[in-house]
Amino acid sequence: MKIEKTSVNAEKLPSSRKPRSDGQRNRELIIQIAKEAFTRHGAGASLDDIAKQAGVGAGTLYRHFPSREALLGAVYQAEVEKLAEAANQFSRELSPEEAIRAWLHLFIEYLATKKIIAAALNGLVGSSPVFEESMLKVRGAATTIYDRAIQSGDVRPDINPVDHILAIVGVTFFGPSEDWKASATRLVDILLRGSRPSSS
Amino acid sequence: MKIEKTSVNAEKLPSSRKPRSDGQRNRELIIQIAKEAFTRHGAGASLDDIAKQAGVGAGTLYRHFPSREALLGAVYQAEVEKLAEAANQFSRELSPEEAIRAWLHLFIEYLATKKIIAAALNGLVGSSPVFEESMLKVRGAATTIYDRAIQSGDVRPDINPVDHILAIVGVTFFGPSEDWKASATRLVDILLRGSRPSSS
DNA sequence: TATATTACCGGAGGAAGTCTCCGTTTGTCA
DNA sequence: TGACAAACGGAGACTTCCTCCGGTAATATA
Repeated sequence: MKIEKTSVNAEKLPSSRKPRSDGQRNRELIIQIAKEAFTRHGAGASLDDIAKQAGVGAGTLYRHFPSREALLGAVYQAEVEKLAEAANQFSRELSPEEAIRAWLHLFIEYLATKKIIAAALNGLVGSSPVFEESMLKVRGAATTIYDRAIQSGDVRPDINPVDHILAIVGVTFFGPSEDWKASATRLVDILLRGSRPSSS
Repeated sequence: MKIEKTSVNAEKLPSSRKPRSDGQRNRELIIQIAKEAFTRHGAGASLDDIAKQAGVGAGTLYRHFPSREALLGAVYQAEVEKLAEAANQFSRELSPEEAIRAWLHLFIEYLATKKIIAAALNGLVGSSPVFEESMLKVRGAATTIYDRAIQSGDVRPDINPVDHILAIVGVTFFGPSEDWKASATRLVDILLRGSRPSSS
């Protein structure tokens, strides 16, 4: 709960220079390794190990992410970002229905990390703004990709993306534990089949 | 991932003696303290601290629960047990609708701990049997308490407890982060009002 | 390109937490 | 009540967290 001098402004203002490329590279690498470590070992994964696997010293990791929570938050935000970008990319590259399928599969991956990270950040620092904002992003991405499928006639107009999302969330948190991912993946097929206009 | 000799049988068979009462008392006390610690500080709460707060030595804690995961699992199971017992107790002591309300409130508490514990136990030891079984217990408790309300005419017969449960799970995991508990509590009122036979 | 500047790098090490070991205490049964 | 199996507690070896700071390398300026 300590207040950092430099954190008053979200952006670091005194830097007139371009950020160093290796720093950026390392930052992203650490996030990627950390995501794997957290999903594999839980939110308590060894940070020294993550640094080692990323090929950097502990100091480097802690300069980029002053606390475990900061790293968890960064991983979570990166995941949300990926989800939002993917919505656009899939819209361009795939058929409307396949785009939804691919995006929902990605959403399942996202839930896996959210499950861990949200729990770890529970009673801690006021994480609400971050979560609030990312919710909007996820919802926006879903709307983008579903609207297109409705326009093209692959999905009935009365389908709400939130219906699909909540169904998946439900399975994730209340289905049989072992392979909830498999259940969720199967559910995606059912949802898509059941959301087509020409009902059997 | 180590295999314990004594874990082959769920019950300890060679003990002809009654289990010592202080052992049982300490075990339950530790679970209770641990639940508070985990919900307050997350799944990484200090085990030595928990032992200290429970007034026992670290060795005692570790004898009862050889690993952090064992303790997390015990807390989770106790929570499920409480949920199942409460369904019966509320059925006896409260009106059908109030019983549901009270039980759903307890369910929200249960979700708070499940959120933390399920995430921590994610990729770890084959937790499936425990979770599988507790799912059945929760579902059974819900059925018990909803059936009674349907019989008494406080809830429409077409209402499925799973509908209510999934709605709450959805808010818990996909609603605004800050005070999801408050949202969930409000949702309970809405659900109950909306599930009465005499619709406005 | 040479140089100054500044941000980044890495790992040693104190602090905090995990978990085991074993001598002591206590509840149960004869 | 005496004997003993079982539970107790906490010292301490080990692991992990996180900080600190001397060294290094990328960028801007001349």
